[in-house]
Amino acid sequence: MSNSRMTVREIARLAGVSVATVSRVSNGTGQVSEEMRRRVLEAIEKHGYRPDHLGRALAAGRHGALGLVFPGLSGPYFTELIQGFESEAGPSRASVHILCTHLRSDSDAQVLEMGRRVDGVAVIGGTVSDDALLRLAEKVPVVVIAGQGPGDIASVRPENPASMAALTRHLLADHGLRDLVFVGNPQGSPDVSERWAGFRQAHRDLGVTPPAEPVAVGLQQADGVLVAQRLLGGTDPWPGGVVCANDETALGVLVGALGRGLRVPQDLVITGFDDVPTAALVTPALTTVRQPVRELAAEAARLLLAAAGRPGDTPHGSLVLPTELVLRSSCGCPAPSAGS
Amino acid sequence: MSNSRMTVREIARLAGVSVATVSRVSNGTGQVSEEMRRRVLEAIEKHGYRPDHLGRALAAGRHGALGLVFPGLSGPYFTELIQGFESEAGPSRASVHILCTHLRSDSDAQVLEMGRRVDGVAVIGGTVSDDALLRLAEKVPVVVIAGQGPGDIASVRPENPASMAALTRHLLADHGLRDLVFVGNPQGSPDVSERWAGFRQAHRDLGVTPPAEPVAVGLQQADGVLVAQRLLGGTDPWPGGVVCANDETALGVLVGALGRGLRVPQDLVITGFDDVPTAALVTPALTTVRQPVRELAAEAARLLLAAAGRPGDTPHGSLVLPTELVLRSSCGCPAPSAGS
DNA sequence: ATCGTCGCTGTAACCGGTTTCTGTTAACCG
DNA sequence: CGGTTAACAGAAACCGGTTACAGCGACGAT
Repeated sequence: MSNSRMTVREIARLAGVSVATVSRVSNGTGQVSEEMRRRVLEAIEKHGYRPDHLGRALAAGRHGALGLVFPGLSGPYFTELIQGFESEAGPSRASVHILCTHLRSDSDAQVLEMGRRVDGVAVIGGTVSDDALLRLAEKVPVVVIAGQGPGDIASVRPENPASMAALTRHLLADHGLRDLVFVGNPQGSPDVSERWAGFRQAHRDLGVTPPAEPVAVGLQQADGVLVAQRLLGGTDPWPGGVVCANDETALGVLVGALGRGLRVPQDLVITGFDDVPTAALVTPALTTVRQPVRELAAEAARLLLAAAGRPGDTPHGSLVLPTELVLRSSCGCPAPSAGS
Repeated sequence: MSNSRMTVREIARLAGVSVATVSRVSNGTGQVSEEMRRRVLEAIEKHGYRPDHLGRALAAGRHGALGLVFPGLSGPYFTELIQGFESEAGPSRASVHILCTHLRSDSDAQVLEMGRRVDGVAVIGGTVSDDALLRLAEKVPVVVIAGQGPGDIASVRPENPASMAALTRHLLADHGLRDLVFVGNPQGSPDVSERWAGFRQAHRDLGVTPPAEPVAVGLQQADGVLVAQRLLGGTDPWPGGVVCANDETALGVLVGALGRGLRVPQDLVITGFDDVPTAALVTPALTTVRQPVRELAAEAARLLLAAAGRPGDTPHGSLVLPTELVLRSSCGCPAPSAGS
């Protein structure tokens, strides 16, 4: 039945036809008479033949695979990204290779190596050096997700500065808050950098002096908990509000604040960015900015698949997907609320 | 310099040697004179030649890749798994293919398809049907992570029943709690099934009647928040304690309880399983069971890499990695605490 | 009757490597 | 000096597919 040692030539012998005919039948290309097709399909069925992926890839000069490079952090953001990417690659029969550059120094070399095994690579912004990105783009189509590459490398990212500015303006103007802090490391990722810029811009627009420095920490829930300890545990006065670079840290700050007996938003206002599922469910519900994470990754995969058809033709331009301000109660708005 | 159209034959021509010699030099196999080696290395260096992965894989009959199949849920558990797997595969120059079976009906076919593109597959328990697993194992080495496959398919899993029983006994005997509820769906994953069994066993050991049914929900933080709503929002009496199948749901329950103004552990005891980074940082710190997630995945990758050498030789036996009870304050223990 | 065309099939080259096997050369030994 | 052997290089086969090209019979047109 399912002998794995079956090859085109073996099937050709068994069906009494040539390898070319077997290949034509199994691919649906070229002209094959009904009689031949029947004989070949019968042999294929009977012996459970499936064309070998490597042979096919070698002949076609295509790998049938896409790569996804990410920093290796935990959390729902990355799993969401992976799934969005995969949901687009799967239907095109492209397998997905992943690479975590987490803390490793040889990540540039690894990314280049990956470039030789796939038909296109999506890289999360801030993951690899610009130099490596350019070298990679010489070999294979590249798209940067949530960031901007050097040169004319394509990118897909969410709208960050304007929506973060809108959120910040809401806190400053509508709720009359001052002494806001920004939690996130602008050096760590382009997303955070743009959000920090939007945060400061909103201050300047309203004639308020923004803080000189962000609270530069990572993007995971544990980082948020640590920030809560630092901000609320000491003798310093509490900030008027904590604007977090993403929902995960916001949830960390929230759980830290609640664990200390603080009331949110009465004692402290907290906002996030992403709109992860948990954000709508916690008490108080988290005010945040909705970001189309899955679509971001799916769009990147789509660009790569399109570019893989025409080799050497790396996609151009940058795509900015819209975001949406989601006002809930953690900023002081009444419980059920509408958008901006 | 780095002409990507370089092939063995081209390098052979340029260096004035045969393709066999080029292959020998680039692989370090066989005997090559110093003079030849120098000439070949010079040509390789000068023209930036790197052997093509497909050609090499085809000739070697090996893909140089491992597959990882997971359900496609969010959260730190899976990113941790991916990284553990990758950290072991990377040094062996094996790339990592991933597949999310999330909600898709054709996942069995996809898993089989993946089996034809890699040298070994690690499958998270409960992700694909036993039938598909057996068919897959005929083609390629398979290891089940956190679960047990049918037949003699190898598995790597954490010790679940005993440690969950120890945790439950601690709550029942040391803290004198009753009316515990178990949060998690035993049907959904083998891990949860074993933990539910340990939970019930501890009750029977102490002559306490366990609850007939678990609170069957998913494993994500949002599910925990929903449980908190259901358990604490109605008019029913609160349970004496909430034993969660993993930390994520426990953190969800915790944030739900704190958001309602409950005090933990005074008003409600909550425990988790996994010991994610956040567990130690929240207030109150979460009592849980430490599970070596990275090691689980790394061990699976190791087994697959070893088996990939000898084809058709799927690894056997099951490996159970030890877990550790971590008592913190969410169960009522004093703040800093030692192990079981 | 001859030529051209169309439809179908098979042979062989090719994708880019690895490896077997043969052959040459030189060193070593009796 | 003849013979054995070790070291090394290259030609060719092979991995498992795809496809350019050639060949062949049937048919219609001139």
